[in-house]
Amino acid sequence: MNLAESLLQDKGFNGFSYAHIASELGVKNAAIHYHFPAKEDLACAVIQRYRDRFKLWTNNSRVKDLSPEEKLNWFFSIYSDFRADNGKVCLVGSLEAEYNSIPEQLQKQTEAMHRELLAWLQVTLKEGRDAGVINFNGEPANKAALILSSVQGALQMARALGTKKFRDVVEQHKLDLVV
Amino acid sequence: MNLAESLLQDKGFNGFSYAHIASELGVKNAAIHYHFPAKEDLACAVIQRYRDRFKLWTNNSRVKDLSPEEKLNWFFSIYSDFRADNGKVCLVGSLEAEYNSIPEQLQKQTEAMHRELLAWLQVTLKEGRDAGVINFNGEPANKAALILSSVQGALQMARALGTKKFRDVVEQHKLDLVV
DNA sequence: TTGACAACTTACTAACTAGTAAGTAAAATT
DNA sequence: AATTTTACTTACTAGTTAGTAAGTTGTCAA
Repeated sequence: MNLAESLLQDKGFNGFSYAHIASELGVKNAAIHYHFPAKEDLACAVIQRYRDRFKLWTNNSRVKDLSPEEKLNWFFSIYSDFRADNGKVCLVGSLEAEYNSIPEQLQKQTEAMHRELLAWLQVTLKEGRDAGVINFNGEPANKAALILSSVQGALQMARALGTKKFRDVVEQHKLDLVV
Repeated sequence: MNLAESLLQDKGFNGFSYAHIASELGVKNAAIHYHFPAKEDLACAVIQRYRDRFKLWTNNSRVKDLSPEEKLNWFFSIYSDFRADNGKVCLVGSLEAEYNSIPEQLQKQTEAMHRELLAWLQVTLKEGRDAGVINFNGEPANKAALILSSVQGALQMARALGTKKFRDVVEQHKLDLVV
């Protein structure tokens, strides 16, 4: 599952095969099919695990008790870490880019994950604006969609244009949110 | 090339094959290999055509003579049209999502295209701010990267979460740019 | 009328894909 | 001690992939 997650972020669902994972682990293809009958099952398990992980993180006091600004910094740091880890891209972006050629259950997992990320970001933005430490116009939901879509796109952009572009985008977001 | 462009935006480079195009056109695979020896050649030709088209558009008086706000609206409308056309995604996003599993020349074309889109947007933003009709903090280059990465991500987001999310993001951008 | 060339088709290859069926060896359960 | 279960391997299939080599047909120019 670790390898599958890495490969999803690196090459996308259509870009990796059981053979990649098997050879890396030193086992045979069939060994993976034993645990995950179909490729869809493997990918869905990876997404489910990520969803559980995100829920755990955001409910843990180490994130929950942070200030809104610190929460946002934590959120951006997830994506910075992806970028630093061999230019990985976020799972949501990778899967949505090839959304029309992935299995149905995987589409549903992708949608659910995206909604959860968005919901957390929306609440955090609202919390920050209510507390007067973050500034933006309009609905928190829309600003959350803007920011999430942007970091998702910026990770992809950084592959062609370099890490600096990603950092520039994050800094611009922080500048835009200044009170 | 039209079909290849559509398929790239729909399923990505690894998600379509010569067989798809051949059967749709009612010809054999080999007929396509005659014009484009390798899949890379076909994809590069599609990107080159798009780059030429974008250059032509932006140099044409129908776009060149617009006000900065109208130029931005025109820019957003390109992406709205993609969304309306069966939920297509922008070429840059599609190719960068699977950047690590596409041929080298195609990576270079992708990078060049992305730089050109970014350069135009940057100049337009600067033009608008200098004229006092658009407002933002920081460098035009960084705001351009933010906006482009965001519409790129928003088209992908809309696949899982619906067209409304895309429109919300565009409206939020306009709100953020208000003087 | 001949010859060259463009745009194919036919027929193929080698590699890779997801997925399966049957067998095996060790560990856990009864 | 006997049986079952877990986690595999071996060996395979059917389909798809990009790509090629050789032959065919229609058009156009000399």
